[in-house]
Amino acid sequence: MKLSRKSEYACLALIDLSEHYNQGLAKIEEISKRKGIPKKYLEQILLILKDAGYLKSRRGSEGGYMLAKSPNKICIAEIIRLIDGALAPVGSVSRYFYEKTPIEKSKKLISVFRGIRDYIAKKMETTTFQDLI
Amino acid sequence: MKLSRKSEYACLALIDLSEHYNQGLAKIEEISKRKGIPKKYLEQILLILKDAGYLKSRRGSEGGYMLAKSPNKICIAEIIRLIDGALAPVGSVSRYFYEKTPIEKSKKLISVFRGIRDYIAKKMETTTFQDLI
DNA sequence: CTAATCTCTACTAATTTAGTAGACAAAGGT
DNA sequence: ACCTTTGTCTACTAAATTAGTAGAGATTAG
Repeated sequence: MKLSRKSEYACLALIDLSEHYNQGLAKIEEISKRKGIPKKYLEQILLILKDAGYLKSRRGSEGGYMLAKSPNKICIAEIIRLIDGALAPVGSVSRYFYEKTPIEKSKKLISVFRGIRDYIAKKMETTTFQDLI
Repeated sequence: MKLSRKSEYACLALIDLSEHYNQGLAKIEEISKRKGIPKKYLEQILLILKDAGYLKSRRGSEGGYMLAKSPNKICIAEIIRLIDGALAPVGSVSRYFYEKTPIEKSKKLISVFRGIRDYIAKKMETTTFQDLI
């Protein structure tokens, strides 16, 4: 898996909101400035996170975003899968985004990459945003 | 790191040549058929591997390719780095292809991804094509 | 000389990435 | 009721990458 800019931004935004958990709403503008994320791009990203159930929002002045659940209930893996797709280095060893690819010709190669996938998945599934504050 | 088709093909081609190590030259056509790789695309890939010193070739009829060194002297990591670039999931934790990216704002995130990079690198640096026959 | 094979360069269609732009909707304060 | 602030939604785009294809040229064996 290769992180896109978008998923890096998503993680930073969630870290920011985790750092301000239980402190009311944070404006897009504020998150944008604190983490150095282009505002209009961040808007789209927050919307995706909201639609997926990670955030709650309110419009209007005094509006903004906040986490919809506790930081320790959100792991990195979910977010990367949401934004970028597979964690696996190749579709052939992906659990949630499997697709047939040429390396299936080699069982040994598959097993090497499956080992890598398993490590990545375990690490990212056990790291929550609570751990990143 | 996300494997491209190109690097998958490169690995399969090297596996094929490893399987025929010390058996003379293999034609592009043969490798192409045995591993199911588009011939004209494979040509380009073999050329890259040759220029990087992994293969030797001879032209003309009875020409072909062979490994320039023993399969146990070539690891997966080198090949992926050659074709796809960084093994790391993000430029900020890449040793050979470092580049500054947004997640550097978070030391904790960096450390998670550095752990992943280290695992990937170790696994791929210690797996040789001898192991894949 | 010719056929087979590797070599080299150029081209391309489709997809992805990293945004920007702007109109619209809702909430709050006056 | 109105205005300002903020989130929502859709569309657009420039640049890069991917996964090839195409074709002419160089070498070697026979």
